Amino acid sequence: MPTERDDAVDVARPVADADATVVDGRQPPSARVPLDRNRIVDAAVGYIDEFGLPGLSMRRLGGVLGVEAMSLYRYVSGREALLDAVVDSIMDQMHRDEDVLARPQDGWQDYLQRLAHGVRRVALAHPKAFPLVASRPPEAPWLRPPLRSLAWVEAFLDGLRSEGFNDTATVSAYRAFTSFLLGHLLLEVTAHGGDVGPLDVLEDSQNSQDLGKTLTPYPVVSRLGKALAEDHSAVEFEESLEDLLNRIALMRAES
Amino acid sequence: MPTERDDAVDVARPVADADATVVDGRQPPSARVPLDRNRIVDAAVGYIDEFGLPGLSMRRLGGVLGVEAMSLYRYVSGREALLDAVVDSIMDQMHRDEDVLARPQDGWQDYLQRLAHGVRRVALAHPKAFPLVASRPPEAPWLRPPLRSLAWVEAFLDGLRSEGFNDTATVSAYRAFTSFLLGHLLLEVTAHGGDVGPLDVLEDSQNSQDLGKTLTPYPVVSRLGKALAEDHSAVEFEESLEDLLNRIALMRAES
DNA sequence: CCGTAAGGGTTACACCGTAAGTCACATGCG
DNA sequence: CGCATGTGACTTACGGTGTAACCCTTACGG
Repeated sequence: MPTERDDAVDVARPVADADATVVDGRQPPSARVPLDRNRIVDAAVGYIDEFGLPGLSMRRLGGVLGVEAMSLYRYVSGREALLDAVVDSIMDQMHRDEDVLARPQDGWQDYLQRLAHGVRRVALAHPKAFPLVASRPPEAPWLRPPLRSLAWVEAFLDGLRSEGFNDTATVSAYRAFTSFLLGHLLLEVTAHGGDVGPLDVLEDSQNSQDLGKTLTPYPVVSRLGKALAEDHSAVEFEESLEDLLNRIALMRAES
Repeated sequence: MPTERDDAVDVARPVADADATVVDGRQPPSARVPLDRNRIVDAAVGYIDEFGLPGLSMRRLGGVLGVEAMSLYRYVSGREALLDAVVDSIMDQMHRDEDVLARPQDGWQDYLQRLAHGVRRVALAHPKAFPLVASRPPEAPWLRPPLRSLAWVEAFLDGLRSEGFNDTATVSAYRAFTSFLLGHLLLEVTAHGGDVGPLDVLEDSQNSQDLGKTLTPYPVVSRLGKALAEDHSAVEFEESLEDLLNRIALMRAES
C-alpha cells in the first residue's frame, strides 16, 4: 500500500516510476545499465576528491550514480567495505599510472625512488583521500582477514629480495620506507588542504577575520609561520628520501 | 500538520519528574556538581582509549558523565570541537607527564630525544586515539583561526632557536622531525591495535577465521609475514631517530 | 521575595547506515 | 507460448546520530 506520503521529495526522480503500468514499450533492451563495483568505487573516489570524505554517504553516493542508496549494497557490503575498496583503488592506481611496481631494473635505489615518487604522486593526486589511506594501512594482513592493498607490499618485498636484501634487511627497509612515506606525505597533503574534518565543506568563510594582531601566546610560531607555511616540501622529500636510501643501504650491507 | 505519530517512544525515562516539587531539603549546597569542559574532554579521551573513536557519540559520552547529550553543548560547540579538544588534551599531556617541553639543557640533541620519546610515550599510551591526533595536525595555525596543539610547536621552534639554529634550519628540522614522528608512531600504533581513522566501524569481531591456508597470491608477504608482525620497533625508532638527529645536525651546520 | 541567569533536561528534525521486502524485467526451460 | 527463475533496482522501515530550539529547576544577588 503506497500510502502517498506528502511527497516532499524534491530530488530529481530519474525515471520509471509514475507510469510503470503504462505501455511505455520504449526502452531498448538493456536500458538498465547495471552499475558495477568499479563504477561505485570510482564514484566514491571522485566524491572524496571533490568534497572530502566526511560528506560521503551512501545516499549521496547513490545520488551521484543516479541510483538509490540501497542498490549499492548489492556490490559493496557496507560503508566500511566501500572505504576499504577506495583505499585499494587508490593504491592500485599506481599500477595503472605506469610501471612503478615493476621489478627493479636499474638497481634497488632507483627502484625505491620510483616507488616513493609513485606513491607521492598518488597522494598528491588525492589529497582529501590520502589521510584515509594512511589511517588504514595494509591491515596487518599476516593476521586476520587480509586483503588491503597488498600488491604494493608484495612488490616492495619481492623487489628488495631480488636485489640482494636478505629477509631481515628487507623487513627493516620496508618499515623504514613505509613510515617515511606515511609521515612525509601525510604532512605534505594536510598542508595542501587535505582535511579530515567531517562536514565543513560548505562554507566557514570569514569569522573573526580581524585577527590583525590578536594575542598569540606563541611568538616563535607566529614569527616563523610564513616560513612554515611555505611549500618547499618537494625538495625536502627528495633530500629525506636520499638519506633514507643511504640508511637502507646500510641495512643491506649489515645483513 | 503534525499528524500525531503513533508515539511509540518506549525509552526509559530516567528520574526527577514525578516528585520534583517535594521538600527534599537534603542536598548540601552544590548538589549539581556542574560538569566542566575538562571533565568532558577527559571522559572523551577515556572513552576513546577504552572503546575506540568510532563508538564515541555525544549521547554515549553524556551517558558516561551521567548527563543528557545536549548538556555537553554548553561546553563544547559540537562533536568536531570536542575531538579537537581531545587532540589538544592528549598533546598537552606531555607537558604534565614531565618536563619534556622544557628548554634544552643538555644540548639540542638530548632535547630532541626527550621530545621524541615524550611524544612516543603519549602515542603508545593512547593507541586508539593517536590516529586522530595524526589526522589533524597542528592545523596550519599560521593560517586561519589557529589553536590546535601549538604549545608543542612553540616549544620545539623556540628550543631549537635557542640552540643556534637559524630560522630556515629550525623550520626544516621541524618538518623533518614531525614527519618522522608521524610516520613511525602511526605505524607502530596501528600495529598495536590502534583503531582505524576518522569516523569508522564500531566493532567487527571475528569473521571468516578459517583462513587456514587460504590462497594468498602474495608469496613473499606470506613468507615474511611473521617477521613483519614482530615488534622490534622500539629499536628501529631509536636507530631512525639517531639518523634523523644526524640529518638535523647537517641542517644546523649548513645554516 | 523576586528577578535572572546558569545548568541541565526534553522535544524535534534531518540525516545516517542498513535489514527486509517488493516490483520490473531478462532469460531460461517446459 | 507460458511460466519459473534470477537479477537489479526501488521502497519501506528502524534505530542511531548530531544538534537547534525550547523548557524547567535551582542558586543567588538585590
